[in-house]
Amino acid sequence: MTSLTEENYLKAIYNLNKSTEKKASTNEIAKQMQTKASSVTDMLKRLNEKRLVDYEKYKTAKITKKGEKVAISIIRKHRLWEYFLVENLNFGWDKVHDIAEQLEHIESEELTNKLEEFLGFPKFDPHGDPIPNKQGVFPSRDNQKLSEVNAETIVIITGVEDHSTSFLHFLNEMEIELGTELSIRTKNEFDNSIIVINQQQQKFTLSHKVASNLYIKQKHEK
Amino acid sequence: MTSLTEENYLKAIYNLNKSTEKKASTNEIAKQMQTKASSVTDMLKRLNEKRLVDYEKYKTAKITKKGEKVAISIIRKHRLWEYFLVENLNFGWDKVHDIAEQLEHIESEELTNKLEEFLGFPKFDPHGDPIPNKQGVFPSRDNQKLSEVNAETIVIITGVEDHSTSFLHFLNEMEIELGTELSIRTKNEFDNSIIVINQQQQKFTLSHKVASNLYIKQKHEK
DNA sequence: GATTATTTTTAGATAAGTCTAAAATAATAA
DNA sequence: TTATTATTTTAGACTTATCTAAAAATAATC
Repeated sequence: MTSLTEENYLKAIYNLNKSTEKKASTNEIAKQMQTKASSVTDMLKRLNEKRLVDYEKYKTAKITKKGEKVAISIIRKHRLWEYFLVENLNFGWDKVHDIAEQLEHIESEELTNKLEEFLGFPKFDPHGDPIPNKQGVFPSRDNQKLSEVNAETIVIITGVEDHSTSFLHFLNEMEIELGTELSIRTKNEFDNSIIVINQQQQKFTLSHKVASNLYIKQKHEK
Repeated sequence: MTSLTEENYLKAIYNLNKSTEKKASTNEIAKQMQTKASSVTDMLKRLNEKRLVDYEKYKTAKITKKGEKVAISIIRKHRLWEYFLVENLNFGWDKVHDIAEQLEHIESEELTNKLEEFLGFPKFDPHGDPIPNKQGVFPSRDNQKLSEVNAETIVIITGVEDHSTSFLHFLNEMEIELGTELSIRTKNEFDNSIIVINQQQQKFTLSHKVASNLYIKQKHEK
């Protein structure tokens, strides 16, 4: 059995292990979990005992296969519930995180699978994040970012890298959401911002920071 | 803030306070909560401090207005989620209790209200139990039991008193569910059982115990 | 390579919730 | 009304998860 707290630690460690720039050090986990380093040490010992992570004193933590299974199950539930909240209950995509954070810990495989079926087996959540299937396999997504794309192309927004409410609010303000089509006009050498035109023919610029937090796919002309 | 455990105690105490035959004594609460009397004493002290129950040493506990608000909110969430599980996710009415027991603790008034709206403001859950509205008011239900009804009448099942899986399984087996129409044929003096006929013209008996655990309303001839 | 600085761990405390065993109180029966 | 039984409470211990402050280990810098 994994407690709610253990599950949250596993999720944080899983994400840090996946991340290229950040390592699952005690301090880094403490930052993610909004807790103190000493608490993390205690928990890493417990998780190591349970063989959910590989951990040795003074070294970084690595999630085990067993731990990964738990983490992916939590992520699966989180993203399915987010989909439900946005698609069925009409929540904004910037409002669902905290609620899904609670719902992800409901334990019942049958519930998860029936929910998935009810939702029509969605592949991506409202932020464009891939939803792992029952076997824990993530669907692949075009991993190209808006900042990497050339001018003179038309792209469709498929996801966000940053999930902060401030970023999502900004996108709401700019009327950018999943599926939004943008035509790339120019890339400015000056500050790496790009000038785009939306389908309402409004022209505006997006900073490099914004563009590097948006996943896109190229629109195929038909 | 009320913890998950406190919420479960409040629910148990609320139900015992409502019950005519059982009182919210330490032992009775312990039985409901599947715990030891000494644990209950500890919790009653805490709940009393928080003014969620009125409690004095060696006396029975009484829920306060404040505590009742919490209990009713939990019941509201429980019943709305049960409705969702049965109506949208196709769970059997005998399978939803444990899952709803978890979902009832998700905290977000907005979620509860949006869920209620999504479900179409249902008045009764899959077991016929009334769902309190946002203000905590329960819709009224016909409180007549099948055991109290006269022969020669046609009744419609509106709810169950006993919620045990064994009883619900029995009803499934007999093809009795909410809305089922039964024609009362005879009441047997011998063992207080009754003979009924369903809409498929099958005749069978129901024991007094079964009949006294089924809520009904009289069918109005049109 | 010695000395700071940073990170991590330990030691000891606290809080919520639980338990067992013993003591206190209340209820029942003789 | 006293004795017996049942209920309830207390005392002390345990677990999970957390914290602060101090000690130890690692990493960085001169």
